[in-house]
Amino acid sequence: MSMFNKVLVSDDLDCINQGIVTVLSALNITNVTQVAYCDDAFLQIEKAVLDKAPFELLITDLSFVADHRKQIYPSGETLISALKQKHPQLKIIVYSVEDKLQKIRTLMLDHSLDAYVCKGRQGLEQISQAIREVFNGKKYLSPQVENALSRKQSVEISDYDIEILQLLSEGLSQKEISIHFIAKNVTPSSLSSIEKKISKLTDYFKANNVTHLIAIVKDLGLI
Amino acid sequence: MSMFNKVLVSDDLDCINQGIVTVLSALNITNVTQVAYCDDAFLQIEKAVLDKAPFELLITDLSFVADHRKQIYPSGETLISALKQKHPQLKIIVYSVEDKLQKIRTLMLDHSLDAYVCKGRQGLEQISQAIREVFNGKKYLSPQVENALSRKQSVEISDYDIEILQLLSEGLSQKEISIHFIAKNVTPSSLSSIEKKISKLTDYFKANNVTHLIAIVKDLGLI
DNA sequence: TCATCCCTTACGGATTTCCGTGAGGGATTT
DNA sequence: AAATCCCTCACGGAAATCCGTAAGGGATGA
Repeated sequence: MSMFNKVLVSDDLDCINQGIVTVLSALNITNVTQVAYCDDAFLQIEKAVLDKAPFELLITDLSFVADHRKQIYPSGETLISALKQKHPQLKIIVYSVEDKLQKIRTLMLDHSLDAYVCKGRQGLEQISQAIREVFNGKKYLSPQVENALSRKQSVEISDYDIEILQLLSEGLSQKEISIHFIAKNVTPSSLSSIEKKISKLTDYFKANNVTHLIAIVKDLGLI
Repeated sequence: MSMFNKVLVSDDLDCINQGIVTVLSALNITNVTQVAYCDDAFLQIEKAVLDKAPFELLITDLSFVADHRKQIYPSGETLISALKQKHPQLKIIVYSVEDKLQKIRTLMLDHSLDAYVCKGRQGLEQISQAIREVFNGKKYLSPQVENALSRKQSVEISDYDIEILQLLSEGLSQKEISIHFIAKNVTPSSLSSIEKKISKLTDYFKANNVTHLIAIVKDLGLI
């Protein structure tokens, strides 16, 4: 039975790296490297290419706790973004606790990931399956999020809406948001229009007020 | 060299359980049981006592994601509380991402835990050390939180604060929160006091407004 | 061309939030 | 007993927001 040979595992919790290594072992993959920083992951991948022994698969977390080491890639997402551009042939499996469909959907589509596995009670079995599927050129999603791709996008929420929500969550007043859009030459930008749009959004999400609205969309992983 | 013989590992992420098992292996501890629910942990410990082969050490997480299975002990804390009463001789090591000093301090003191290890980049080495220390009758704290017991915490967010934040995130107005507290006979409950408290909180978290505040504390996982 | 629809914007009043001031009361100190 | 501190609360004006109304303009179609 053929399988990946060279795999890189990247998670800031060494414990989790170790757990994944066990799974790889069970799949007879022994050429495994562990890293705890995205920057290290990038360097390892680059170096392996130069050495003419590139990694075939990267299994990575999304969120990495910052510490004293200054990082170019502070998160799995920034790392993936760089890698998929520079090394499109590298297969990538994301292994994360994040289970917001919207977030996963954007991730999968934006970076054309090969698999997304949720950390959970059956995480290891799913990782194992994901590795086998990806090796066979397929994509894989954990069962609990597998409809992240199928379910049709709530087209009603535009990038413009997201930006307003984002700015609200950053503490800007509606007046400031208006000024911000005027400065960026984005329309609609009047205070009145901003008010209307926010009112539409609170309506749409059945929120009582803006504070509630932000709490809701944060829970949905929209921002 | 003498060491623990029988150990129970309890974390809802199977991956993490697996990582810990590797460490135990390296310490020549092979009689290891894994569980993914606190209720299972409790049952295993009870059963082992009845079988006259009790566990000597429990390594457990604090937070367990709820699923379809109804639980008596929904969190590590509730489990620990029950166990330390019923089986005070059982050694307990908590292994969690939680790194708030105040929280850890309360945990250690309230339940007289034997060790607290933070999940992190050096988590496994620390777990290994914690096991050895605890076996020798000592207590252990991860370096990054070792002053949880000594240094007193400056300002802390009370349950009252959390409830206000929670209610705000649910869309209640300040007036409604006041009414809510009056109904529950919780003081302070006046609109004026609610205003002041919220103002303090936005100050403390350096938020521009309440919307910003909720976005921040949601990011911090406070609510 | 004209009627209609939809989007952007302005405006104004009602409501809510923000923020400073000061009264009252309990606990502690002098 | 008096002074002080701290907490709770009321009040009031300023600021922000909510919400309804309406004007202007571009696109569409009869």
